[in-house]
Formats: sequence, structure tokens, C-alpha cells
Amino acid sequence: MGAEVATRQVGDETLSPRAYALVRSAYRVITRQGSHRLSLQDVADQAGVSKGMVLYYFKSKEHLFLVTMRWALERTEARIRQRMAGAADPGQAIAALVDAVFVGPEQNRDFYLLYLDLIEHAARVPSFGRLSGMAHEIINGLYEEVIRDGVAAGGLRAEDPAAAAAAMRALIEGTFLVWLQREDWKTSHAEFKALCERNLLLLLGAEP
Amino acid sequence: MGAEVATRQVGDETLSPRAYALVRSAYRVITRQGSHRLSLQDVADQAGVSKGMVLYYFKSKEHLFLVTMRWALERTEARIRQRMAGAADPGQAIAALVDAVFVGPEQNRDFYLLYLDLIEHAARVPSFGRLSGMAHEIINGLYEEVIRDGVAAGGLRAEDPAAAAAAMRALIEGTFLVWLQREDWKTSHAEFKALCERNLLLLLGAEP
Amino acid sequence: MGAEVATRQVGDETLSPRAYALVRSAYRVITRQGSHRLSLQDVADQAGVSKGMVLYYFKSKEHLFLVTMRWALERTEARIRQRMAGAADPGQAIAALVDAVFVGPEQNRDFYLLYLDLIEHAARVPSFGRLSGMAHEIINGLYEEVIRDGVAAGGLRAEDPAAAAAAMRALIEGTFLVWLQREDWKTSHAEFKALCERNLLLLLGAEP
Amino acid sequence: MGAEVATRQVGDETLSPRAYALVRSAYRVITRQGSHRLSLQDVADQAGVSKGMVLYYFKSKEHLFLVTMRWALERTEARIRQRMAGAADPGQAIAALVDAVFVGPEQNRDFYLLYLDLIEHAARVPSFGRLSGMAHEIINGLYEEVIRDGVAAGGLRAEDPAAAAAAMRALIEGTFLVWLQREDWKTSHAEFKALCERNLLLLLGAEP
DNA sequence: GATGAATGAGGGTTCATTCAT
DNA sequence: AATGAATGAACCCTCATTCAT
Repeated sequence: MGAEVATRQVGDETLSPRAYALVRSAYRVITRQGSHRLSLQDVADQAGVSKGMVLYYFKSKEHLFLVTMRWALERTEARIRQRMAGAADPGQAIAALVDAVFVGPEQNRDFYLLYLDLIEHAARVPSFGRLSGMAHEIINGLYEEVIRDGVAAGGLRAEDPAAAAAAMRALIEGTFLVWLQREDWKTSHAEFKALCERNLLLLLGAEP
Repeated sequence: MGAEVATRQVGDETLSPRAYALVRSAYRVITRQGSHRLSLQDVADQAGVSKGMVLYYFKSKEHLFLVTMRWALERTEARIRQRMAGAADPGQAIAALVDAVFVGPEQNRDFYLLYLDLIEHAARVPSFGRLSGMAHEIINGLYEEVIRDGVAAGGLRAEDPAAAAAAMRALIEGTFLVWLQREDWKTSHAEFKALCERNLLLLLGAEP
Repeated sequence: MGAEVATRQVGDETLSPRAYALVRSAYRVITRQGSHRLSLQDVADQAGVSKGMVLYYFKSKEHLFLVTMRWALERTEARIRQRMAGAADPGQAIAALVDAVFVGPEQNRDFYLLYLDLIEHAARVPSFGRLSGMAHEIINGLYEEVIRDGVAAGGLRAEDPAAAAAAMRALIEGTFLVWLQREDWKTSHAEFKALCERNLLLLLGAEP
Repeated sequence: MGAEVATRQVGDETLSPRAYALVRSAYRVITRQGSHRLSLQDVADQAGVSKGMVLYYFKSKEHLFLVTMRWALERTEARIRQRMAGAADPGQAIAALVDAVFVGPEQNRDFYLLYLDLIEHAARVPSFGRLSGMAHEIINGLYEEVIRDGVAAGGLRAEDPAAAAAAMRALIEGTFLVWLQREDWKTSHAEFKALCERNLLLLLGAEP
């Protein structure tokens, strides 16, 4: 009975449409200014609501920040999985993954800068440890799947998929780290994508 | 005549012992709290001086921050070069580099968290571009040397040393990135070090 | 519907009752301490609110200062015009003006000290030029009206009303300047008022 | 015996050459920035000495400020008297005075802005009352002399020289006050000078 | 639910003043 | 006589948080 309201799930929290809009506003502000320059007033302005609303739905700034981070992680994972689902040939697992991960300069930059912020927070603020652990599971899980699929399909060699996933992750994230520091990040995106793919193949002993 | 005062050089600035002590205090605060939670009061407290002192020696917070960052970069580079100088066999260039870079959990964690802060700053605050560029040159220069030496000594294969240096850097920094997120960073340091070395050899086509 | 709130207009800004109260507090602090010794804390204390309030209603100290200055100018002009409106005989224009301007020692002292501050500001801070220009127009406009009326009514002689207005202004403001420096400003107010009137009549060639 | 050092007298204080240089530096800083933006560091820099020197010779900032003000007053008076001494015809007393007072846009602006600062200080800071009183005596004394001379020489009419001096002062200082507010103060100086002279003649009943 | 007025802690910065050398 | 290192109070401003409406 009563009006059904579309809610969103982020982690173990159920967000009302209003709360969800605030999360997206927070994400936008963070990508624009960095998570350390995030102010509740900016979030409220971005969402077109009053400042009081923000703390009405999220009991503190830290809480909003945490939910926003979690949402960004989950959303990015979902996007990658969805793009990979369309990939035809499991033998081309690496190429498909790289294609799915390197979506475009702006999106990658937004996400990875936020990701660095997350690591920085997790290292310093105890309450962010769980979130970081979650990111770990999401990412490593995804990569391990890819490797197992690739090995099964015969395109990859890997004795220890977990170790291979860790190496894979290090290379991908390291590539983004280096790329982020380039002034020409907009134009060099494709180049780094190719570089990453080639190095992944080397690393994972893909048959020539 | 008169008391000789030991000064330090950081970039093109000459620091008095007092100023240098403040830089070290700032570094300590940053490693503990993150560069965004750096306050002049904290630096002063850490150094055991009054708040006014900090701005007496550095005309603004940004200035202190910049000098501290530069100092950390230069100091880390010097430490790595020094440790590598002791390496006997150029054919073992990779092993020597990894040995020099992975100095220990605490030191590595401190430096890489600061390094992430630097990247974040450089991405949002234009004035930090130069510092980031400096980091780029220091690191890539170092890695390229190692690769050239290794190729010359016969231990490595690399057609394009610059590209190989970029790949190397991505792998090393990515490894630290993944490691930083581990709760067991203190105990897993050695493991990541071994992992990094093995993957570097794969990547750089070292002869088995 | 809803509570009607009495607002005030100052220049092109509409002030809420709270903001208006802050302006009056600022005016009081300025008259007491001088505009250079104006601190937001003092204004807050004077108004009996927290320091944060002041910057909640006025986004910067300079903004509050500007609005306060403008308010003082407009309010003084309005008071003078109102008092002159009651003057019966246009032939007695000068007497009426002097009566309207010399309202009392405290009020005159407060306003003219603030006026001197304004001139000093306008001379050094470019952004105050507009405010000073506004004061110029208000005052000269008023004086010119008086002179034209007086000439029309036959009590005054003046070939060039604009030049006469300038002379008039110089004499009135100069009289206040001299009076402000008297230790006996409270008791000598009436005397300076009489002096000013007599000299104005001399200057404006009033028929004996 | 010993080296004779040229000292300067300002008020009842005897200034060493060093102290005198500091006073001139302070004056320069004040004319440039306004007395409220005067910092001891600026004075020291302007004089090319250390900051400690300033408080070595003047026990507080206020003391330096006071001496500087006094010096500026005495120096201006001396300059005016000197220029008038060259005036041939006492019948032209007014013209000579105006000539002596209106020395040039920059000098007049510097002095009158400082003079306004002095009035503002005297009104607010009790210890400046004496200085203001001194200014009063200097100026009124000078003007009264001129008037007495003019009356004696037959060019002026004035029943009460003291009152006439007050009126004269009001007109002169008021003229500068109005002139200071002009954006075109550099070019309109001559015009205001002429205006002032004409009005003075009107005021002092000079025979045509 | 929703607003925004109000608070107060904390931040960076300036600067007169003190004082050891 | 002279320096400048050092201090600490005061300033403007930002912002998370509270709360009456």
C-alpha cells in the first residue's frame, strides 16, 4: 500500500531516491575538487537542496563520504562486468578486460583519483579499513575470474591464479598511476591502454 | 670565524638547521595524518616551537608543503642511488633495484602515501605540476639507467628503454599501491618485494 | 501568508532584520574605534551574536564594511533632507541647511569621523572609489539644490551653482574638520554652527 | 671632544641621525600605505636596517608614529613659513599663503591624507590629543599672523582675527578634503588652488 | 520531512614586541 | 649598538554540526 519508491542498495544500506541523489552529487563534487575539498554546502548546492538535508539523510560528513566511495566502487565494478559480459571470446580475456577497464580519459581519471583518495583515507582513518577491504575483494575477485577463464580457454598460463591476479592488479593500477601524472592524460589514454595490454600479456605468459 | 652552521639544500633553497627541522616535522605530520590534515599548529607542536615560527621560516603553508615534498623526493632518490651503488653485479640490476626500493615497511609506507598525496595535489592544484614533473624525471631517469645497465650487462632485453622504464615504474608503483591496502602490510612486505622482483623479470624479458 | 519580515534597503541590497542589526552594530563599533580597528569579533559582541553570524550574513569583512558605509551615507542624507523639508522659507535656505546638518555633537562627530575614514579608504583602496563617488554625488546634489532654491527665492547670489556648491561643501566639511579637533567639541558645537552659517552667507554673497 | 653628531629636534625629542632616518622612512611608508597599514617591518626595510633597530630607537610603534606625525607637522609648517618669507607684498598675503600651501598635488595629497589620519587618531587614542592640539596652535597661529599682516597692510578686513583664522582654516582644509576625493586630483590641483584663493578673498572681505 | 539560522572550533596569516647574542 | 630569531595574541575566514521552526 502507499506509493512505491524506487530505492537503491549501496553496501548494506538502502538509499531513498533523495539520499541517492545526494550520493551522486557528492561523487560529482569529489571528482571535481577532490575528496578533501568536499564541503557539505557544495553537495547540497550540487543537489539543489538545503544544507540541512545532507545531514538529515547521512548523519555525518564521513558517513556520506563512505557511502559515496562504496557506491563508486560498486558502480565501477558493475560497469566493468557488464562490458566484459559482451566479450565474445574468453581466449581474449585480457583484451576484453583492458577494454572494459580503460573506458575513457575522463571517467578513468575521475575514478582513479577517487580511488587514491580512498587508499589514503583507509591508511589513516580506521573506519575506512572495511571499505578498502571490500575494494580488495571486488577487484581481486574480478581479476581472478578473468584469469581462470583465460586459463580454461587456453589463452593464459598461470600456476597460481591468486598471485597472478595480484600481479595483474598491480600492473593495471600502476599504469593508471603513471598515466594520472601525465599532463597529456587526455590524449595519451589510448597509448597507455595499449601499453597496459601488452605488458599484461607478457606478465601472464600469454602464448604468442 | 663565528659559528659554522650546517645548512641543507632542498631544490634551489638553502635551509637553516631550524628550517630543516621544521621540514622534518612537517614530513612526520604528513606521514602520520596525510597531507590534507597537515596544520601548521601540528608542525609547530611536533617541532616543539610556536606556530609563528613555521611561517617565519616558510612564508606560507603551501611553501612549507612544497619544500617538504621536494625534500622527501630527493631524499628517497638519494637513498635508492646510494643503496644501488653498493650492488656488485650489473647483471643483477633488477634485484639490486628492488632491494634498494623495498627498504622496509614503515619507510615505504610513509613515502608512498606521501607520493599518492602528491599525485592528488598535482592533479587538482596547478602549481604542483612542476613538483610532479620533477618526480617523474627523477624516477624515470633512475629506472632507465637501470635498464640500460642491465641490457648492457646482458641480463635484460629491452628494445625501447623508455617504454620499459614506464612499464617498470607502473609495476613497482602498482605493487606498492596494492600492498598499501593490505592490513598486514607490516608482515607482507617481504612477500610483495619477492613478487615485484619476479614480475619485473617477466616483464623485462630477463633470461632465465 | 507567513510571518512578514521587515527588511531594509541599502544601496541595491536588501537586508534582513538580522543583517540590518549587524550593520548597526558595525556602525557603532566604527564610530567608537575607527574603521581600521573594526574587528568582526567586536561587531559580533556588540550585536550579541557569535562571530560566525557576521560572515554568515556578509560574506566578507569588506562587504560588511561597504554596506555599513553606504548605510551611514544614505541615512545621513535622508535625515538632512527630511529636516530641510520642514523648512518654511526658501529664502532662508542656508539657515535651514545648517540647521539640518548640525544636528548635534555626538551625531556629527560619529558621522564625520566615519566620513574621514571613508576618504582615507577611497584614497588607498581602489574598490572604495565607487562609494566615495556616491558620497560626492549625494552631497553635491543636495548642496546644489539648496543653492538653486536660494537663488530662485532671491536670498542668494551665485553665477555658477556647481562651483558655489563645491565652495559650500568645502566650508561645511572644513568647519567640521576643525571642530573635530577641538577638545571641547561637545560644548563648542553651537558656536561652530553659528560660525559656519555666517561664513556661508559671506561666501554665497547673501544680501545683507 | 669625540665625533660631533648632527641631531634633529622634533617636538621635545632629540633624534640621532639613525632615529631621524627611521622617522623619514616611517613617513614614506605612511604616505604610501596609510598610517593604519604601517608595519615596523616596512619601516625597517625602507630604512635598510633590521626590525630590531626600530624598537631600539622608539620604544613602541605608537611612539614612532607620534614622532613621525609631529615631524611631518613641523616640517610642513617650516616649509610654508619659508615660502611665505619670500613673498614681497604683505598686501598680497592671501595669495602668498595659498601659493605656499598649495605646493603640488603629490606633496599636498601625502600631507593631507596623513593629516586626516592624525585627526582620526586624535579622536580615538587619548595620547594623540596633545599632538592634535599642537597642530591646532601651529596652524591657527600661522593663519592669524597672515591675517594680522594683511589687515595691517590694508588688504584685508577682519574684526576678529582669531575667528577669521578659524574660518580661513576651515575653508583651506575643506578645500583639500573635497579635492582629495577627486579622481582627477593630479590635474585639478591648480583649479582647486584658484578656487580656494577666490573664496578666501570673499570670506575675508578683501577689497576689490 | 525540510530548511537555513546559528554556533564554535580550528585554520592560515600578520605583526608588535621581547630577548639572547 | 644592532640583529633577527622567537613568541603569542589577534585577525579573517571556513565549515561540520546543531536545532528551532
